[in-house]
Amino acid sequence: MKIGELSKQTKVSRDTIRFYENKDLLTDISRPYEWNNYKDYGENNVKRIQIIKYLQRFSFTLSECKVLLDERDASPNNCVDKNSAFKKKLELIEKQISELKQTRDALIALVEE
Amino acid sequence: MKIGELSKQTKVSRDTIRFYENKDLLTDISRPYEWNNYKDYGENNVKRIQIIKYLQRFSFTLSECKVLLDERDASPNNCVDKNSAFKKKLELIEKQISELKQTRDALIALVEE
DNA sequence: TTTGACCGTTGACTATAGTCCACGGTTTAT
DNA sequence: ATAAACCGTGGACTATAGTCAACGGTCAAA
Repeated sequence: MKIGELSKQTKVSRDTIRFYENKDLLTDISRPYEWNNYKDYGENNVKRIQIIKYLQRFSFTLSECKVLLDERDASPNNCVDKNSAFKKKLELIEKQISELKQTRDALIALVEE
Repeated sequence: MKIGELSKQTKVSRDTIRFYENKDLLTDISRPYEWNNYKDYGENNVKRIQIIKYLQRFSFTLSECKVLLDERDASPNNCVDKNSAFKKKLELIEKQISELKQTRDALIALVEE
């Protein structure tokens, strides 16, 4: 499908799709037409972008998404490493929460003065 | 004092001091020498930079620091607005904490599967 | 046929808080 | 006198996740 169709199906802008493409987050992109240089994006990119959006909801960065997508491409039966990635991310978020809590408590002490 | 001295007293790099200077966070900067173009940074900048570091500890941005410093410059007897700025920042941090907690809980649900 | 909708590429810009480099001038110590 | 240490300016670069605009080519419908 062409980029406009992919954009419509995923509700992600063309610019963003091209941005992902430059970051090597997408696959199966070809230029099947000889008379123009339009690209064709394979169907699987719909799912890839959905996965990206899903992972972003858990504050995964795009480069982390790339790692996960690459692993998914490499092994057909996955799930194991994915779980450990989630656990790592969970730890990071716990850490961020506790740091914010410290800042919050310090601020509360200030405001209450 | 010259920038090197200010850097030594505040433990902030010259580059950072110049960066602050460009953002109009510092005051009383002159070029008192006719034979060179060295600048002189007034003593008060030591305190200004200490205030910046203090506010940054509570995740105030530099532009927020500027607002607070400007208010401090404008009114000799301050403290009131400062407290409301702290309260606003506190609210923001509370919000960030609750957002992170939501993400955390969603992640926990995933990992426990 | 011509207009509007689409496509591709390139590059600049957003915000944040700096860091680092090059270039050239000055001051201080040896 | 000369080297090291200092000073100022300008610009580029870091990371993140896009967004926007310009320029030019192409496709579809009226």
